[in-house]
Amino acid sequence: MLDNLGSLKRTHRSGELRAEHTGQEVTLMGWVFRRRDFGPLTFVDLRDREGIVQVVFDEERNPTAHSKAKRLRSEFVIAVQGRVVQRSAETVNPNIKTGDIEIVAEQVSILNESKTPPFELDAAKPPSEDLRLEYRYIDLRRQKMQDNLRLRHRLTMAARNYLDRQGFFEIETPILTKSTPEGARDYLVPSRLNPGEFYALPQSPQLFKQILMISGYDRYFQIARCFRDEDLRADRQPEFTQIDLEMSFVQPEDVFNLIEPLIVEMFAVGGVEVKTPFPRMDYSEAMERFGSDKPDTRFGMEFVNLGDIFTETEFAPFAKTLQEDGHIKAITLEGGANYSRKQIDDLTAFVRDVYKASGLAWVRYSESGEITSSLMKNLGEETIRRAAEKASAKAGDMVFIIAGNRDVVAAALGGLRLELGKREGLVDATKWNFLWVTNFPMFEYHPEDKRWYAMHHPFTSPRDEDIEKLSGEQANPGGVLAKAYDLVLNGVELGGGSIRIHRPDVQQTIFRTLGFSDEEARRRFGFFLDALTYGTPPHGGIALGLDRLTALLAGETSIREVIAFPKTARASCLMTDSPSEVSQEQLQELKIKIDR
RNA sequence: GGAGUCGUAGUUCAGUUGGUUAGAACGCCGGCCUGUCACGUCGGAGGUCGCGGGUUCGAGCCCCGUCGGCUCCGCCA
Repeated sequence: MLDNLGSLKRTHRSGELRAEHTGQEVTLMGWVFRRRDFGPLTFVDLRDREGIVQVVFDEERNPTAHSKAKRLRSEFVIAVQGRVVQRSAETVNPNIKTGDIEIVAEQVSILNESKTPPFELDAAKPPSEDLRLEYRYIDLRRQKMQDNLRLRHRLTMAARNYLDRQGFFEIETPILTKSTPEGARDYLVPSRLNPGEFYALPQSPQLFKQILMISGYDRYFQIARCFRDEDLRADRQPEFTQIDLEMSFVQPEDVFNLIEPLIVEMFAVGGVEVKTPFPRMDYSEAMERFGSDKPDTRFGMEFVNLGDIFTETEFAPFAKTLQEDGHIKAITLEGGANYSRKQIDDLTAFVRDVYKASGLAWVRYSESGEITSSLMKNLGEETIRRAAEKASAKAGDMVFIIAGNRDVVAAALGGLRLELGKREGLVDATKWNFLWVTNFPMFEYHPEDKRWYAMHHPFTSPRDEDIEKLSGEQANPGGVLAKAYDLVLNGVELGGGSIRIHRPDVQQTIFRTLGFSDEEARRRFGFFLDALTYGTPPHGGIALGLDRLTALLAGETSIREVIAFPKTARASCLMTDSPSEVSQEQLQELKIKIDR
């Protein structure tokens, strides 16, 4: 029934054939995409990676091949030998690249059959995602997925070529490595040879790349798989890929100057022209104006601080907020005065349920110049009018106000801003707004543990002028800024990095600030502290999220669309059915008992 | 850990206030067709309404639970 490949050699890919190939004898191999049967005449669209071409089976010209073609069904794998012929003018198909020509089949070999696929590859609407993930091998045959993975390959190659030209060495670092509690949860791997001990999969190659700098490699990069055992999102997978790099003897400016042309080259691959230099913004300013450390600057609606308007207020919630060092901030929706009570209620529920805001106040500045507000009774018209004025509200606008502690106001008003931007179509989808967010705080305080945590990671260098704030009587970790930076695109964190600590004494101070005893620091990071003492150059680097970058250029909203074999929101693989239970023998060998 | 949302032929979906035999398109199978290209045309097969329980004379529809996909909050140094 089936034919052997034998000595058949493919001469071309289907999608590459053009008018210039007319008259050539070709051998093509691929999948049956569609079949159109007219009795004595049968057309087959043959598909391979490069596209489709029409193959003609004609009973008169070649009865053997024609009768064999009757057996063909969707996704059969075939080899076709035939001649490339020009199509007549009436039969040219302008919708496909190979539409000027067709293949007159002389021989066809059926290399393999296929069951009827669980979904159609050319359906207008792709099937549900769980079905796609279960049959990923078929899903990956779809044009869109092939385009996405091709784009990803070309982006990766662009990065490799660029970094090679800039003198970077691509060096691999271990996947089985040491757990470093701090940061994300580690994926653990039990060691059979050392029962009861575990490797961890790397959250990033952080310490290895720093050690490569200590070892004098000067410029390192890696297309690095990273693992974090945290909950998933549309833009977060348990394993993901970073373009990870590190360089010696640099300041943040040098990193920016390296990355901006890299981005230009990668986005050129994606057909997007990017202008440099990228704007910069301090973290504090980003939080002040947008309530986010990754602001989407494609539209306005920036925060306005109304705290000073309400300093004298007797309205208890506001007075209390200000007394407790909280924030009262507003955003103005142009043309929003027509928002109905129902719409406002929905938004109120949104900020309350999602971001735990205590409420959403509003001031409506109607087209006729009349001002109404949910706060009118509490604050009086005079104060409301001043608030509206400060928020730059004009006739026809609506002002939304949120009061509360700083984090909640930032998150809720920032979330509301993005939601309104989306609902009102304020986002210009043709814009590619890059932004360097700089001068992050070094630490953030976690009241529940009563200790400081590194905002970036514990190896990030504080600014030189802030080092003295770390110790002594006047110690003020909260006021220390870091030489850390994020690259943001359209409100998406594309990457982040920092200048690292290269002095052992500074590193020790940071560990102390984080509440590690010297002994504990040694236990966790002793190898690294030792390495630092053997001539460590000043160094720094950055890592870019390849999945996110590719998704943005592919026009996808989920990174699953640019990953060949992604996991579901519950971190399982529907194709392989992992994770799964293992045998008792395997567990015994590892000396592991399951306690459930 | 929490919230929302979806789950009906192979696929994408419709299914009224709870009421007779659960529909459509595409796909699939068979016939016809010599220029189609999302071929056309005639005919046919195909359903555990995710799963379990409950309410009811009667459940795809209502209630409870559960499983799974997706989205978000927390989490993600």
